[in-house]
Amino acid sequence: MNATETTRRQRRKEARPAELAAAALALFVEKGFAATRLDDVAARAGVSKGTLYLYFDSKEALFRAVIEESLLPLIDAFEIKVEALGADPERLLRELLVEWWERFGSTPLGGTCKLMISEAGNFPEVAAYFNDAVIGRWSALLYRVIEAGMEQGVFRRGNPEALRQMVFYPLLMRSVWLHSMAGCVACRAAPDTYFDTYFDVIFRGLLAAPSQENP
Amino acid sequence: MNATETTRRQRRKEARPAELAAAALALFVEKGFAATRLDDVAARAGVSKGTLYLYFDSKEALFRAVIEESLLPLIDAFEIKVEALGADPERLLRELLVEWWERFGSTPLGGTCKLMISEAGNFPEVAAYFNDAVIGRWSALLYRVIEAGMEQGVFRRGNPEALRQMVFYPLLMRSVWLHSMAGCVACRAAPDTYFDTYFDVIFRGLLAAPSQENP
Amino acid sequence: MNATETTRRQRRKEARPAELAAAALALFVEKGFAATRLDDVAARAGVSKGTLYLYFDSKEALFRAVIEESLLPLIDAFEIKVEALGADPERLLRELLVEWWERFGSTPLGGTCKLMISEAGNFPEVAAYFNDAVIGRWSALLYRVIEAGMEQGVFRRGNPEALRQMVFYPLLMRSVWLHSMAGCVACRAAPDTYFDTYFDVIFRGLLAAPSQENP
Amino acid sequence: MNATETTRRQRRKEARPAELAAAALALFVEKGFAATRLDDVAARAGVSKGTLYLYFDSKEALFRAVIEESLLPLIDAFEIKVEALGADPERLLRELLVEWWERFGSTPLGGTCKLMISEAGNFPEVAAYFNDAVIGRWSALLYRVIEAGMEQGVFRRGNPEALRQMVFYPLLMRSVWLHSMAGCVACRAAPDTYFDTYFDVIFRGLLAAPSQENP
DNA sequence: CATGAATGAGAGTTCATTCAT
DNA sequence: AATGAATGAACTCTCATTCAT
Repeated sequence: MNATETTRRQRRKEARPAELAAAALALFVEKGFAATRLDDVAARAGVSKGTLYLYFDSKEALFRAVIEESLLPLIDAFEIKVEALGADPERLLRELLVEWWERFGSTPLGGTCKLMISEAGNFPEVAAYFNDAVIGRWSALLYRVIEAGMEQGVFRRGNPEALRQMVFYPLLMRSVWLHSMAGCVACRAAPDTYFDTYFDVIFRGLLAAPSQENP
Repeated sequence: MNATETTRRQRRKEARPAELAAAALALFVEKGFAATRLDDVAARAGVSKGTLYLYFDSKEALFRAVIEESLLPLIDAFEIKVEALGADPERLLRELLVEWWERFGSTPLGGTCKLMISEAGNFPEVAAYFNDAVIGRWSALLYRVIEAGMEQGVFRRGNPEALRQMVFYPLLMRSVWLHSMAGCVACRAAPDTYFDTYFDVIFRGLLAAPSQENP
Repeated sequence: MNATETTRRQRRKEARPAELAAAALALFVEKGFAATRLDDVAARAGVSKGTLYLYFDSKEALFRAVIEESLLPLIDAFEIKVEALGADPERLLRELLVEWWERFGSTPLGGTCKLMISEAGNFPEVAAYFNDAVIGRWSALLYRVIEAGMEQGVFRRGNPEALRQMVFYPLLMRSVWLHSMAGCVACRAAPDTYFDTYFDVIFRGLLAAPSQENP
Repeated sequence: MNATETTRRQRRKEARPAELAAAALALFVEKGFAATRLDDVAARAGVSKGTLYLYFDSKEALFRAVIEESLLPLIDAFEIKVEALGADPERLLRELLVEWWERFGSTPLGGTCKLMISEAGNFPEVAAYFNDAVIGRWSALLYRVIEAGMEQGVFRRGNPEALRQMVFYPLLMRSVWLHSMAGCVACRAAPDTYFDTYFDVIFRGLLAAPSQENP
């Protein structure tokens, strides 16, 4: 056994939990927690059923890990981004939302939202954690940007929480939809111009009026 | 056997399926299909386990019944309403959305959306049915109103499908949220003024901009 | 309500248990005791399930009744016949066997044998009863005829019990077969000449040899 | 993992299906298919209920396996024997019948006939298979020997199918009886000399007459 | 008498979890 | 570290039995 083999094996070993979690996430999103069999998770990850128990204490622990470990790094990245971008609220908001969609909502990770919505009733503590640690932090980012926009007179005044939902829900719903119905039903295809329309409507609704008064 | 006796028994027998379906809907929404035990459905409906099988062939048949039989009357009502209201697109759209929320999205029936999103992967045919018979028809209504508004020059021009999603998703997501996280987590309370903000943003984004006529 | 109606109804009422038992026998023979549902018995008899319990205490009681009440009259008839026929053992044996086949083995009642063979393990007491009251008495008849034949020098000497089985089993097996495999499988059709061959072989094997010396 | 370990586990795993099938056969014969609980099968085989499902898909699959996999090797052996024995039809027939009794009819495997007779109505396809693959092939053997005997002038002429039944049914019935009533009822003991009488009667009935002409 | 809606104990089946290898 | 045979608790579904009508 030479160094290379050791290394490869080592790398494999360290990557295992993440591989298993990825397999589990995909199946949890597709079928839900209760309807997902650990046999299938193991098969998808290419290991035997027993191996799962070397890395996770139980099916529920696997679920928690899937939720907890996948999302925090992402949020961290977003928070850093907000710090970095600074000034222009409109541009910042636009970039945040686009990035959320491209790096999260439209990717396999985005299934986490659909999963959490489905399983909230069965795992209240996990839901509470998700609500605080993920949703809360992400919402706070949006919230801050919106408030900043208001203060600068760029966004019209209004209840920032309601505005946050108005801004984010069309995107979130789209992601949820993508990870549930769209996978098994040939739905009305969403148009390519969705984002144009989205930002158009949102910003028209959001921006303070003055710019329109004096063309 | 007098009339009263007949009536009492008869009424019970005829009401049973709806009672059972209501109990099942509540639990399916809360826990999901797989995690809901028929014992619990029966207990919630105040009958024994075996009674369920007098009215539904299997757990899956119960699920289908819950989805299929609950929604169509509602859609019918909406379609009739659209015929009746006629003229003003803005007012019609506003009334449709408010009514959707009050008579469906915010009621136990609204849980159907959350349920269907959760279970689409496990019941593709039911999902397809739901997509066609419920979502399709409801979307078509919105679609028609939006198009009518455009033709009359009341709404600005744009991709009507994208606009439909923009208009409906904030409401749908709110309903889904209400039936999942909100039930078990003390979320950031949605403000009372949500609807004001919602319509304000939507219509500002949607309406043709008279003020912009003189650039 | 006139006399006629009373009578008809009366007759119906008295005939009920026999009708129910006949329906039960047919299904017990076809499916076995455990696999027969009382719903089906009731349906076949044209009554509701509850009605069965007006006449029989339980499914097992129905089974006992089917076995016990159907056969004794038949055996009585055979015993009387033997008394009446008297003399010629060969002719008497032949007539007994033909009659057994025609009035029992080939009729629905003959299914009782197949049924009892199938269920002996589950109802030892019923089996014991059947063994004593039905098989025992019937065998005793054959036994007596065979012994009489031996004493008169018409039948060759030998163990009468073994001879009785040799004589009766081909017929009994045929009846059992008829009520099991033959009902669902296109078996090799038994030839029309079965009885000719049967008696031919049996009596050649049974009869004392001298008669064959001068054909 | 050394050879011994592999062997012990391996042997167990390979032997399991046969052990389970043997346990199932015994209980199916005793109680019938429907009245046999898988708990009892598992207990008799010394395993837990779930283990059955590692080897058989369902109770019905277990039933099929019990019927199908147990008998064919036996029939093969008989067919080979017939090829090997060749010449003397009387001796061949006698040996075939004795061997059938000793290696099948009187052993636990012989219960298969009683079982199949009991369950034919519930499993028509299995009955058809049994009729073709087991009964058919076995009957064909007897048939061939009987016809050969006739052609050689050793057996008297007659319908060979009827003769086959006459020859085989006393033995088959005895086996069926042994596996049903005899197990739970103290029947009239069959005499030790049954086989003597059996062959005596059969062959006297079967053989061409000449030897009896000069007593 | 007759009905059939309702019951609930019991059987078949699944699957998370364990542990000898 | 990895396996997969074995387990048994828990679930769906059935059906003999009861009883209000």
